[in-house]
Formats: sequence, C-alpha cells, structure tokens
Amino acid sequence: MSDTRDKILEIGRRMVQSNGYNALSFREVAAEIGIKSAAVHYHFPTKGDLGGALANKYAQDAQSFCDGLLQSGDTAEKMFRAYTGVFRAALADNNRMCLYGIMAAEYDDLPPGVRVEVDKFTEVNLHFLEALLKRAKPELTSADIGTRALAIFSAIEGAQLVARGRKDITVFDNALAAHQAVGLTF
Amino acid sequence: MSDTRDKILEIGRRMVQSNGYNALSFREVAAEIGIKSAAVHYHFPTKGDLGGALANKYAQDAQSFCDGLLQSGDTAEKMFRAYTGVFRAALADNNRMCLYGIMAAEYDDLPPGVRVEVDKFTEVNLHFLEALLKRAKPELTSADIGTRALAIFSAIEGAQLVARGRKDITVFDNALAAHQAVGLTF
DNA sequence: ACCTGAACACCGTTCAAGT
DNA sequence: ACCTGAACACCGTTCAAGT
Repeated sequence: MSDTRDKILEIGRRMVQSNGYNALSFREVAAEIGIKSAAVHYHFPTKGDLGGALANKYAQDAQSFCDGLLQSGDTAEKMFRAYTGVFRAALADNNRMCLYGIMAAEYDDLPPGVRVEVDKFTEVNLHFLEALLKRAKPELTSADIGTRALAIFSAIEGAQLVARGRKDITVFDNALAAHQAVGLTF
Repeated sequence: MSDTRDKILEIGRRMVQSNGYNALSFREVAAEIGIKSAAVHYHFPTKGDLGGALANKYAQDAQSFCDGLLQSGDTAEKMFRAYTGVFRAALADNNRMCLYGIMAAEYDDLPPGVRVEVDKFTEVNLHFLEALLKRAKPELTSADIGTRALAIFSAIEGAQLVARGRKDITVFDNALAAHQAVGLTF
C-alpha cells in the first residue's frame, strides 16, 4: 500500500466519476502525480486492473457505510436520507456521478474484471435497501421486497443520471421528492 | 444526404448505444463501411459534429414517435406502454442503452454541441410525459406535473441503466412494474 | 521495490493530393 | 463532390534498463 498507489486510486476515481471509465487515462494520472505512465502500470498492469481496483474500493466503502447506517439505530427514513445524501454529494461535487452509475452505462465496454466489481456494488445497495424495507414496510412479501429494492435503486440512479444531464441538482431533489410522495421510497 | 453519410450515422449510433460516445471511433466506423477514416471526416469534420448529428437525429425521431402516440387517440396507459417499449427494445437489442442515457452519463466529457442535442431529447420526453399526465391525472397541479414527469423519466432511465448493468431485461420489467404498482406511472 | 526511456499499434485530426 | 495517403500528437501496453 504505497503512497503512489493510493494517489493513483484517488485521482483515478475522480476521473471515472467525472468522465467515465473510457476517459480514465494512465498518462493523465501519471502527469498529475509527476511520474511516467509506465510507473502507473507497475502498480496496475492494465487499465482493467486499475478500473477493477477502483470499483472494488467503491463497493467496499459502500458496504462499510451501509453497515454503519444499519447499526445506527436510526429510523428507516433517516437512514434512507443519509443514504441518498451520498449520491447527492457526488452531484454537488462538480456534477460527478456515482462510480457505479457511470460504469453501468459503459458496462458492455468494461473488462470482465471490472464488471464483477461493479456487480458487487449493486448487491451491496440492494441488500441495504431490502433491510430498510423489511423494517419499514413489514407488510410486503419477500418477493415484493426484492422488486421494490430494485425499483428504488434504479429510481435513485436515474435521478442522478438525469440531474447530471441537466447539470441541475434540484432535478435530483425533485425526482426523489416525487418518489417519496407516491410512496415508492421512505 | 449521401448514402455514405447515412451509413456513418447508423453505424455510429449503434456504437454509441453499445459503448458510449468515448468509444465512438472514426477508424472503426470507416472500416465497417470500407472507406478510410479521413473520408468520415469529410462528412463530419470532428467527432463532436458526428456525436451532435447522432443526438440530434435521436431527439428528432423521439419527437416524431411521441407526436404520433399523442395523436393515436389511445389511452394514457397504452401510450405509456408503447413509450417504455422503445427503451425496452434497446436493451433487448444486445443490451444496448438509449442514446440519451449513455450520453447523460458521459455529459461532462461531451463537446458543447453534443450537449445541446442531448438536452433536446430530455425536453421532448418531458413534454410527452407531461401531456400524458395532464390527460390521465387532471387532479395534479401544473407544478406537480412537471416534477412528476421528471420523476417518471428518471425512473425509466434508471431502470434501463441498472438492467443494463445486470445484463437482465427482467430487472427493467420488474422496476417498471413496481413503479406502476405504487402509482408513480400509468 | 519502484521508476524511466523507448518502442509498438492504436486514436482523432489535418491537409495536400488524387478522381 | 468524395475519397486517399501521409503526417501529427495522443493513447494503453510492453520491456529492457536503471537505481
């Protein structure tokens, strides 16, 4: 876990969240650190390795965050708002997207090793939402819970996608408010 | 409107829908047609010009489709199902995405000329959904209609994004069914 | 262990030149 | 009007070589 390696991961994550996996450039990452691109390849042999490491770290961070929320003892409403706050923060930070959302859009262009890590992120999020639903809406069947978690997750990702396209964070807020108003979310 | 120009647009559209604007390659387009990449530049001087033309045509086609639906005299439910069917068809066709969705994800990496055309597509879709809402849910205020249209549009785009990431079209169907079940859509 | 220099085949773009 | 050939600066990747 060298210092250089961490810098690569941090700069790489920002690049992907801003412009996508395709726009992730070894030469640009290297230039920002002040080394040569070949040195980046020493830490991450291929672009797929770097992309996979980025997605893996992202999924792992999401896991820790969700676990922390579930153990907080807060209401489902409060946990849900803290959860969506993370997606909102990405938009507030220079119109960035959740790393998952942008990589899902590029999915077919992703190396298999990156796809696996992207899939992990989805699982983490769905499990969190299912746990919330189980607490807040005990009247739902377990099949309905699975479907509803998917519907909520896709609604959040879509709100982020459209808000980014409009460069307007209030689009995100309004979409989520509407989803809540009809009873889709918490 | 030469034959070559049309071929470029068709191949280019498929490339963007599969792998994004960044993966759109003049050399690959040229190779598929059997000409040199410089010849593609004759029709579209820059990549931004080609991307803009693709997004423009996409928005225009959406406009025609939505206009046709609104004039069909069908119920809002039937029109909405025909509308979402287009997004579904993209997924069914080799896990492709709506051109808008993938370009919205890459938004910050897009040349200004492409962004303008991407924005047009959003407007077309929001106007269509607002027209549907006005008919089917006359109890909503005009402010609520705008918010609701945004919420529905983002929910559809998100369902497509997540379904693509999971390479599973039933995710799209289930998410839309859940959105309908809670009364978000029609 | 970590990095550089140089090479490879790719890319968008430009432009003179061909028909 | 439409296309080619050749060049430019970019890209990911490889590998021998340096420390």
